[in-house]
Amino acid sequence: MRVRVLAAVQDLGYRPNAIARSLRKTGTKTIGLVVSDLMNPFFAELARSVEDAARKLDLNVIVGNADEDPGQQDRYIQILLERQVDGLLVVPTEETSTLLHEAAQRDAPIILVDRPARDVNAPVVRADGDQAIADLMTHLKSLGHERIGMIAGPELAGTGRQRLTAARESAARVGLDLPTECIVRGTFRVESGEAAMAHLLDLPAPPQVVFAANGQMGQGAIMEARRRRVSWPEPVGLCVFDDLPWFELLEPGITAISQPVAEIGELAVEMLLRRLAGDEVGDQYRPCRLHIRASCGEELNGR
Amino acid sequence: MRVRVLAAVQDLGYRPNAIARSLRKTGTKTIGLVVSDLMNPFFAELARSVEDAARKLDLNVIVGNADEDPGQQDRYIQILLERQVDGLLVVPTEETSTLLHEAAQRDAPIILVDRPARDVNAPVVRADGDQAIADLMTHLKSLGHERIGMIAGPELAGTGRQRLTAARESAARVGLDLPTECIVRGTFRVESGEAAMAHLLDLPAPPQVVFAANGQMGQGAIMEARRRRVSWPEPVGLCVFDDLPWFELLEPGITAISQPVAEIGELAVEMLLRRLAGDEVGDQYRPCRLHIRASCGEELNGR
DNA sequence: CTGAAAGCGCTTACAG
DNA sequence: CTGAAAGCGCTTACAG
Repeated sequence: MRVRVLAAVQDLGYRPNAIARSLRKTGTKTIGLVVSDLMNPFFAELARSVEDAARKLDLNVIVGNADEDPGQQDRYIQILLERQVDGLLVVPTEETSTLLHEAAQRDAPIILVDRPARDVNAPVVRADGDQAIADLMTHLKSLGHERIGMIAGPELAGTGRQRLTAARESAARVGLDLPTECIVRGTFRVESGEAAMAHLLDLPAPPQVVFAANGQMGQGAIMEARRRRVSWPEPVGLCVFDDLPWFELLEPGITAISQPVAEIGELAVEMLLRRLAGDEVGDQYRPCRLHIRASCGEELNGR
Repeated sequence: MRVRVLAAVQDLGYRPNAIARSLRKTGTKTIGLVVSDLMNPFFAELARSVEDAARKLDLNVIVGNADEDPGQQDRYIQILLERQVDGLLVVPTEETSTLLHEAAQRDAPIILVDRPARDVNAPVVRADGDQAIADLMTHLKSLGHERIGMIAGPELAGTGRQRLTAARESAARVGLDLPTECIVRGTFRVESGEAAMAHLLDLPAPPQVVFAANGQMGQGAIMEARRRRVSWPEPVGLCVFDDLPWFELLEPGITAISQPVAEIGELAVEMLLRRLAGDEVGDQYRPCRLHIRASCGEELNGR
């Protein structure tokens, strides 16, 4: 009998309806991941490490792409919540999202990834770039630079503010000038890096080195420099927060700060699981690393 | 009364349970997208264009990442089917997947993206690189090259075979030598490009130009060349099927073929919708474009 | 150990 | 037009 039933299952191609199942059962064995921009390799890699970690724990993950748009982000959170995900991993696009705030309060356990979000009652897991940025400033100073510029992130993004603050403080500490007119805000997207670089190069007194606050904007800065046939480290040095795989392939290679992406993704899943189990979990930070190459005048040093 | 109910909805933060709804209703307003490798910018962009197109049609999309692993791919197809997606967009990792075959037959409408899959009864939408590859071979010939090598894709992937066939045929047509010992198979991932490039460079008689069958393997080839301090176009030229945003930033810039990714994503959604409506849809191909830069000896021409 | 019933949270068709 | 009932496909607690 049992055999005949199984044969029929095979024969008819019966597939259990997971939707009906999760209506009756408590959990869905599914978590949601809302990233701010899938075209950014950082988040593509994050998505991958989250998926890998989740798979090992027999959890499914649904990925949503907010495209740095808070409206899109809220839309995805809404959809995922309606689909009864057990928990949510979100890279918040901006600090203020009423939905995120609400959701964190009652719907589902949430872990914030990469960026903090004020007023949202959820633990954060992110890279801590402060030390690496301080290392970078010390490095630039030791190369003999005096005046630098920055392509900063959006004011409302936690990461953006944090990297700017760290750069300002450590620049001041080592005696490097980071004047207000040399700080231009971007949106974390490639195009804004191009525009910002154009602005900096057009300044009456351009900075000696430009520091881009994320990889996408760094790419934009590089593209704008090439377009103008402006090279580095002369007349302008370049360094980037985020290390793209091709930075070392350029000539000269780009000095950059890398984040422990894979580790952050794994940690995020782990933290979410602990919250699902009812534990309280605190914020987690992981250090970044400075990769010194040749885009800031390293080889010209001491000439 | 109505007002009071709505107030309570607001107050309690009521959110309709989409799972319960879709149990009763016919559709889920959700489609699945299974890509073969999210770390490949081609598929990241594909995912984005699919999401954009779906959003406009009020469809949700769940993204799954197979990581070029047929097991993973089947697992995702299974999950998505169990979750009652209305239809599936899949970039098949290999030609033979019983699940894909079965699913196409009875479960849900499927559209194959980027790669054909033999024995699967589903329409394909993909770029047609044949003309662009022919253009490339003509170009290489006109540059005076005689003997080229290729980093091909996996034998089982439709795209891999197709690009190799196109290269072989058009090379023969223009009188370019593409000997068997200069064809090495990769897996479409970066590491396999490195290994393949190493193999080709170590040949007693290395090819004058290497053609990589996708962007990831092209990246690997470039990395291996840099590691060995081997430059291009001398001693070896380089060209790639897929155009990564930073190919033009290298010095010399990489000659490459670009695919109309965004258009393919939009078309895929559109085709799936038509299948959902019960229409028959045929295969769709869109042409690629050759971008001539300087990695194959363009500037040395005629010296 | 086996089998029938109740219920998850919705929508829809039907009766009042 | 309003309100109660049936049913989507499962799982689980309960009766036989």
